[in-house]
Formats: sequence, structure tokens, C-alpha cells
Amino acid sequence: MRTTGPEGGSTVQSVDRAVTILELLALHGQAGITQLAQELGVHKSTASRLVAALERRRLVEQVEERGRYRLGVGILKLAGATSARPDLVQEARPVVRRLASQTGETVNLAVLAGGAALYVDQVSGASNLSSYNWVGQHIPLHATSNGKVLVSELTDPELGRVLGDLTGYTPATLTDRAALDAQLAEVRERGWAIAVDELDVGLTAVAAPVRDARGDIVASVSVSGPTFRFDRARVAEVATAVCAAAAEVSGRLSPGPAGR
Amino acid sequence: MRTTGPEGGSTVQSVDRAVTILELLALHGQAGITQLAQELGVHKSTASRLVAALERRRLVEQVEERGRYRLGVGILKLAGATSARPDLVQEARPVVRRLASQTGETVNLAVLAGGAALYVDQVSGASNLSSYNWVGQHIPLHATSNGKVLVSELTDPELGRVLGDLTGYTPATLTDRAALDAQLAEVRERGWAIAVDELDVGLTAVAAPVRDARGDIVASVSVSGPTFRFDRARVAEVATAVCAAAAEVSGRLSPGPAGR
DNA sequence: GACCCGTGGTGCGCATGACGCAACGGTAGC
DNA sequence: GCTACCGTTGCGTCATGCGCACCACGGGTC
Repeated sequence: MRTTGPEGGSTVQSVDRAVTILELLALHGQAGITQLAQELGVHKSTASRLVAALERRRLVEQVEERGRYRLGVGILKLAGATSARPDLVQEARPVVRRLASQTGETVNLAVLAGGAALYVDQVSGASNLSSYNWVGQHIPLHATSNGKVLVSELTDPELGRVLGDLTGYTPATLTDRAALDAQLAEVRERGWAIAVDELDVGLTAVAAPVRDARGDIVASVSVSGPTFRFDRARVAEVATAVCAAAAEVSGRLSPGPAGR
Repeated sequence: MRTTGPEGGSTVQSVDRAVTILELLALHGQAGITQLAQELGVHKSTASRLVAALERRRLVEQVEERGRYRLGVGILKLAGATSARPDLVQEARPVVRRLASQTGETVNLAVLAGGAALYVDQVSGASNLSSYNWVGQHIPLHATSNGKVLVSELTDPELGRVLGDLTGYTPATLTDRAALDAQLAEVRERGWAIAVDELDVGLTAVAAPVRDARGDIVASVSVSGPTFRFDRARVAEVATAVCAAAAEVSGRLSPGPAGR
């Protein structure tokens, strides 16, 4: 068989198989060689060698001796190189600063990493100079506007994997998966997410997606502050501003028509 | 050639090459096909096909048309699936807090990412409440105790790749590769690293490795503060404490005998 | 303890998929 | 317009990745 695939682009069968193994491990959390071979449609020895190749490079690790496998720390190291790559934070910084100045609230930039929202930048506005510093922290996805944005366009299996337990942090936290799904549908429809008193009582945040040239969500921008400052009119005003800011960051990451 | 590699484990050449491409992109941020082919030691067409295979699965993306490549969002999605594993920052946080309280200095947790030490957590002790926040920043490896720990057990080729230029930041910065190698040998021997006035004049830090179940270094913990507080006796005291703390974090990540 | 079953792992031979070569089209710089 | 360099692709070759057969091991059952 030629290495040219039906999509017109070339392919490398072994690499495709190895990547599928990584995706299967992402989907299942853990899996054995026999299961991976069955799902991949290859012989057990083939699956075993592919897994061993990935294991040598730390992309996969064995959970226990002679047992099941899962994704390894090598994935996290690669992810560390992408999520902190200079252009996202650097390109976003002027926009994040301006939005903080414009709204007076705290503005954050976050990426999806490790089953949580990883906050990678923060600028506080005039009304919030002593706000809590979220940068570097992994924050629950279901209880934050950033988290809702970051997962809003994942497939159901992906979503199931990254969400884990819907822990209640306040009485307002969404702990029902169907309710969360409904909110994610709203996020997709109107292009922004809101969280009111869901992570902390008294904290409200509105977030919008940052997209790459292909239209995939790669980060989110949020504006947050005390709930008493976010009446309905203020939410609408902030939502408009954060959508514009996120679109601008998208444009800065991928100049040209695809980045709009 | 057999698929059994010299290490006794099997290998798949195409998969190894594809993974090396991912690591090179993590290291450089961006790279072109010609550069990747040269560093990989293969023909341009081979590199092009391997990159195309990774691009189809979203592990790599083109920065601009007919141009350079970087790691793609597929890496982030895989990373997002590692949530079933203990989160490094969450598991380390109680230990980091206690060490900050015990020493009074600033304690950091860092991982190796993208050819730098990525600081992922920080707690400041009583003597250092207004210290600089390093979290989210990529800090040079050769000029920090965390960096020295993180690279201390890399092979020579890996070390050559991640170090880049040994930039001088202060008169004390190690800019000679042989001198750095000698210090890394000391780190391996005694299990901790020190940096005195190397990144900033007046800043001293002591760091120790966090290991996974296989004994690989996955992170480091450091204690830092102004150089005038770190006489010889104090360094010994802090080194003992940070080694114990790092060992405890290792144990929390991998319970059982291998994690000790 | 013996037996069975299912697992992950490995040596071997060979079919084929990955590779390098040559050439192409596109772009930038002069 | 020319040159240099880039990434890409068709093609033929052969080195590699593959499946087969078999092994060792652990767990469960009798």
C-alpha cells in the first residue's frame, strides 16, 4: 500500500497506529495490549511493539508490571511546550491588559491541560488590584467560565474523560452532567460562557474562546469580579468586550482570514 | 535490522522518528522541514511525510502556509486525558507549603519543558512574602538549581539539545560547558543542586529532584532566598529539608516501594 | 499440585510500507 | 529574470514492520 492516504495527504501507517494508541489511551484512561490490538485492528505483537516504542519515549507508561498502560509524562512535557509557547501569552498580553483596563476587573487567559483549566496569564483592573493570582493553577473545568469555554467543543468521549467528577464547590456548582451539557450548548450558540458563584460564592466570570487558524479552541479569555458588580446589563457589556478581546487574540495568533 | 533495540526493548523506527520530531518542536518552538530532517538525520521527504502524518492527527500544525511547524492542539488534548494520574501540583502543594513554612524562604516546583525550567507552583515563606512570582515562566536551565536538577540525568545528546547557549546573566553564571558538566556530576552524587548569584546577583537557591515510579526525574523542588541568608550551615540545613520534601512528593506521586 | 485460560512479550521469515532519489512548483532575495 | 532554497510528490527499492508461532507468567478452578 502506498503511503499516500485517501485524503490526498501522505500518511505513515506505523505513526498513525501509534497516534491512535495514544488517543485510545486518552479515551480509556488505561488499556491492555490485547484491547489496544483489537481496537486498532492489528496483531497483539504489533500493538505490543508500538506501545513499547511509545513507552521508551515516555509517552506511555505501564500502570503495573505485566499490566495495563496509560499516557505517560512525556505527553505532559510536550504539552508544557505548547501551552506555554511564547506566542499565546505574549500575543495575548496587550489585549488582556487593555481588557482589564477597560472593564476594571480581573482578566485571565487559560488553556486546557491536565483535565483542568490552566491559567497562564492574569492582569487585574483598577477595581480588583488585590485579586487572587490564578496563574499556574489548575482550576476545575465545570465550575468556571474558562473551563466551560475550553470544553464546549469537545466530543462526548473527550468530554467524559476530561471532566471527571462534577464536584460541588458551592450550592450553585453544576453537578449534573445534563445541566452542564445544556450550558455547553448555550456556550456554543452564543460564543461565551458565564459562571456565577460556582467556584466561589461571590465570584462571577465571563469567558470567550481563543481560536487557532483551523478554528479550534486553544485558549480562553475571561473577565471576573465580585458577583454584586455583575448585573444583567453588566454581564452583557462584559460579554461583548471579552468576545471582542478573544477574537482579537485569535487574530493575533493566526493573521489573515482564517484567524478572524 | 531487528525491531529490538540495544536497550533490550523493541523499537519502531518510524514511531521513534515521529516522537523525536515532536520533541524537537517542543525544544525549538517552531521548525521547518529542512531543519527537522537535518536534526533527525533523514531525507527531507522522509521528514515531510512524518510531519504530515502528525499534522493529520493534529499533533503538529503549520504556523504559516509553506512554512514552519509547531506542536498542535492534539498534544493538549492528549495531555488533558492524563487527569486520572495524580496531578503533580496538587500532590506537591502540601509539601511545598510546609517547606516554605519550615524554611521561611520561597519554595518552587518546576518541570522541564521546552528547553527551560517551567515553574509550576510557588509558596513564599515568612521571610519572603513579597518575593517575585516565578510561576508560568520559563527560566534558563544552566543558571538555576531547579534547572541543574532537571537536566542532571539527561544523556549527552539530550543535554546538548536542551541547553542551547550558556548565556551569562551575572559574573557567576556558568557559561563553560565543562564546568556545568562537573556541577551536574556533583548534583548526581549528592542528590541536590545549588545556584548562588547565577541568575540574579543576590539570589541563592537549592533544589532536589522529584522522581516517578521508574526513578526518572519529573520535577524539582527548590528553596530560594537572598544570598546573605545562605551561609554554609544554612545551605546544608536547607539541602536536607528540600531533599526530604522532594522525596515525599515522589512518594505521593507513586505510592509504594518504587516511590521511595 | 495440576490444569486451563488469558495475558504480555519475543524470535523469525517475509511481504510491504517507509524510504531516498529526482524532480517539481512556489517564494524570496538580488 | 535568475538563483537559491523551501516543502512536496511520484517512483522503485529494500530495510523494516508485521503476523505467526511460541514462550513465560499469573490467576482461577478443581
